[in-house]
Amino acid sequence: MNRRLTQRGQERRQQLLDFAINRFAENGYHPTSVAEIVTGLGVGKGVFYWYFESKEELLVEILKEAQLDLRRTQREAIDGIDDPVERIALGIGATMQWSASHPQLHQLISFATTEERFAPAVRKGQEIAARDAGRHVREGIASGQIRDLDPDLLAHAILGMTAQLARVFLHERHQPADEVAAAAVAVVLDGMVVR
Amino acid sequence: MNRRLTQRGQERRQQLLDFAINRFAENGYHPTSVAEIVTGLGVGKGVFYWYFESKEELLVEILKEAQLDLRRTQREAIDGIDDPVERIALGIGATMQWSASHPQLHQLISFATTEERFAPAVRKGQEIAARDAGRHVREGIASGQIRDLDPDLLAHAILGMTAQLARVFLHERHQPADEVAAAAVAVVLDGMVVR
DNA sequence: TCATTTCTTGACCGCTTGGTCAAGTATGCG
DNA sequence: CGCATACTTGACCAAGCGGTCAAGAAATGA
Repeated sequence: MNRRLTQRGQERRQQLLDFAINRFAENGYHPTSVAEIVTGLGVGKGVFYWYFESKEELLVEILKEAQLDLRRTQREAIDGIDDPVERIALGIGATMQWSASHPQLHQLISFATTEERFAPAVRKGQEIAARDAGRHVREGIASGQIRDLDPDLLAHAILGMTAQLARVFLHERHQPADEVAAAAVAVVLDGMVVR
Repeated sequence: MNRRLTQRGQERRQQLLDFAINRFAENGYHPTSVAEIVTGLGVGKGVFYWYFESKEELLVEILKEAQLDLRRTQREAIDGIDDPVERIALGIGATMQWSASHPQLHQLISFATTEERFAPAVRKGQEIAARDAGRHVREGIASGQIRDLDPDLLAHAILGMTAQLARVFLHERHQPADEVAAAAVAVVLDGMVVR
């Protein structure tokens, strides 16, 4: 759906996105109906289909924008840093911060991963994130700072750990993002075992 | 739903469970209708509601049995092992093996985590798993084998990493479970950084 | 054999769903 | 002003949903 939107139109579209994000995260994507969204906003049903082709497209749009935003946050966090190990640490920190301030988006991305219909839309973003992390890992291996393990696996290990810690410690237990991030970094860099 | 089931009844119930597991995992829980399940099995609709109170109860039942089975697998793997670090390693291995042989269940558990309605049914099992892992960590800390970090956080870090690696490397890329498990153990124990 | 219990059928119900559309209103712009 | 374009309305639709139930078939057990 590519319409030429006026200022007003863009605001309306954003209203729909925001409201849908909240309802989807709270109530689930499938159980939330288009009718619920439009009546919640106090508008007619046609408004929804003026801005989005379908309910499915709406979610895909949400996912795309969310992943773009997350990536931008990560990029800004590591901008200008040369040391690959530090880049990894800062990336984890940025992800935690982003996840703390966008719990609904974090949850929607998790949901999308579990549904075949939406997995592709998310997989691409995850692969990009994994490739980014993998690049830092490879650099670290090349410079002798990081052990010679499969960079791809390390990257996904970081991603998985970060996502789980965000869900449990940030969203469920509401702990400070920087502390959780610091602990995650400590684990991922040095492991659990005393040497 | 607690019925006294004959042999035949138990088989029918299992048929429903198995078919639903496959459809739910493939097509999603919400998009899969009760009608689809019963016609797929070539039986009348009443059969479904003879064995399950509702579609929702069916999924909860699937989740409960899956988590029970996973836990049993983990318990068997570490049975008789004293060293806490080795118990953690074996637990990761057992989880990978289980996840490799039950990809649909792994996916359904992931889905349930993202839907408020089903999260409680899963949360309990996850907390048990985290507490189990946390106990080994605590023991390891007490015996001086494991660094003095938050055991709860370490436990969730292990869980998150394992789940993500299982999804990407076992279910998407079909790599051998024991190799992925070995790599995961290496990361979690010794970290990425050269020392 | 016959009564009891377990299991199966499938038409049926009220309701909601995602989506359409003809009609009308507001806005931007020359 | 006047016309084109952007936006909004809400009744309407076919299809599908989860769930019910009266009726009957099959197995069980005495």
